[in-house]
Amino acid sequence: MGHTKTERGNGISSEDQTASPLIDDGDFEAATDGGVALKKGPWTSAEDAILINYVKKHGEGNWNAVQKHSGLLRCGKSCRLRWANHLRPNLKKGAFTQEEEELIVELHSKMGNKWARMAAHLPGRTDNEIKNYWNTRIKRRQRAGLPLYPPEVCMQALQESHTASAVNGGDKGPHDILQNDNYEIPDVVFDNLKANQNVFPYVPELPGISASSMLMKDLGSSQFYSFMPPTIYCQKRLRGPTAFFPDYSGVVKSECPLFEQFEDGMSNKAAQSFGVSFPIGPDPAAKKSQSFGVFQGSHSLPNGSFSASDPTLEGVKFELPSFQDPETDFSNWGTLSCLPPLLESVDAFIQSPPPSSGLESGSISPLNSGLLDAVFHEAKTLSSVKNHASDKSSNSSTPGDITESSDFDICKTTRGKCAETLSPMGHSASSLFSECISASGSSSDEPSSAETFTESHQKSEPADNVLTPEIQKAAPIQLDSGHSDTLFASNWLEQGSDYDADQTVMTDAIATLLGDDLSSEYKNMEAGTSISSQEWGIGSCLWNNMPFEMSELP
DNA sequence: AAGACTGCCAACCGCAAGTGG
DNA sequence: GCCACTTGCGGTTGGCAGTCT
Repeated sequence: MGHTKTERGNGISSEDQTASPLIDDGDFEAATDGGVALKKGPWTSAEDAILINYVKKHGEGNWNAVQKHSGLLRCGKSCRLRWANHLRPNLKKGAFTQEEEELIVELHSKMGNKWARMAAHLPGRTDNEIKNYWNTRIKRRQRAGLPLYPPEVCMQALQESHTASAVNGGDKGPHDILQNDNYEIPDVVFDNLKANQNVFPYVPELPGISASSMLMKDLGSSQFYSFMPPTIYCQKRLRGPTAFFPDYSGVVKSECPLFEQFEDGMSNKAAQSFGVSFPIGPDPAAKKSQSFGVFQGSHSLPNGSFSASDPTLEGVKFELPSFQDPETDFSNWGTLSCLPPLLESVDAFIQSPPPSSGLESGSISPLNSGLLDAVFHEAKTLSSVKNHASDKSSNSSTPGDITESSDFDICKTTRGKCAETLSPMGHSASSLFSECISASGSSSDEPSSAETFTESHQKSEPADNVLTPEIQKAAPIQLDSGHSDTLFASNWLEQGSDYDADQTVMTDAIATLLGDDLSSEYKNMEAGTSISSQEWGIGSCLWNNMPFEMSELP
């Protein structure tokens, strides 16, 4: 920011420009406008002056006329860009302030790569600036193996997700939220699926489910839109209905305008990103049920079929959480008050696996990993920590306990059975955990063993990020029950009484974590509904693994 | 000291929405 | 409704500067 290309680009200072600032160095392109060769490359101050004068006289707009009226040998687009990014008044120059950086992170967690919209919330800043800042940040953090978003932002997003759903759902109970609008937390999961598709343990492999059907469900969800990493969630600007979801557009759009965006934005590329293909001749009805089945706990069986545990949603309803509204007043969003002074220091708490380990070829680029990626990785990290903690604490309690060995052993043994069958996108959970562990320490300058990794994390954790007793309390549930993780809560049901005991503890843990209001919702839901524990398991896992202090909860 | 690497920035390009005839 | 044009947006590229090895 400190310098402009105008002065340095051609090695020609603007002050060095000679009599004809418009034809200074022969830097012309073949492209012409009406036979006039248009200049490209860095702007000179003389050109700037011309443009400024023009805008003063004629105002902004009609950029193509600039060249005609002023003789400036620049195309309209170039003029507009120059004006918008450099010449227009009230532009704020210089590095982003910490407040601005925090705001950018927050906005990006909610908007994705909507630079222009983000710029609207940063007076004096241009979309280009924000974009450049973000891209640099991505690169930096990716290289450092850090998540893009600090945990506070993750938490905030999740909380807002819940809040938004409560608002939109009106008197809906939590059951309804999960049953009918189960794209709340599962949305987060869904997005994680994309962002972490090869390391996601709890999304069943669904060979018969089209990407479109999967998307259908979540395209209308807030989380998907908000957390959808840039490349996917809105590849192109919004257009009218396309043929991709012809059967849904009419139904869904009425309730979810954003769906129009998704159905176009989430096209082939998105499907490819998910590593799934579109079935031939998708049946809309099947789509609908299948899509929800994905998140409602249907488990893929070894033969590729599904268990019957997934409820069928008759009434598919897409709602638009408030903060999803493009016109939402962001001033109403939660502030970043909970953010520690330095985002970077917080980010360091949750180490992301190195790109090479967490993502495989053909999958989403790490660049596209977004907030949910961070959320999920946080979950993994904490799970690892918890495993370790419970490991030590329970070593003597249960002979032959599954946790007696290393985390790695857990992955390969007790988690193995169901994990293998529940592997997402063809990846087994065991491989996931292997990846998780190995990835965590695979960085050349990080410890390689899971234990060392855990310890290193514990050492590096800020004081306010240490595991709460509540979180630790939940850990043994996951491990000692012999489940691959909490996401496989369905197995608890299958194990009868074991589940009851586990559920009680689980519920208490959740109650502690979520607070009374939310936990009561959860309890009610668990007590009186047919919702599968699988569904809750997805959410509870996320909640359980959130490294937040209770004081941060609403 | 020199090359490699990274950060930062400006600008271009392609696409799509918006608009007016 | 169609078409041409303008405008806006997001992705990408290229180059300079600073830092690291």
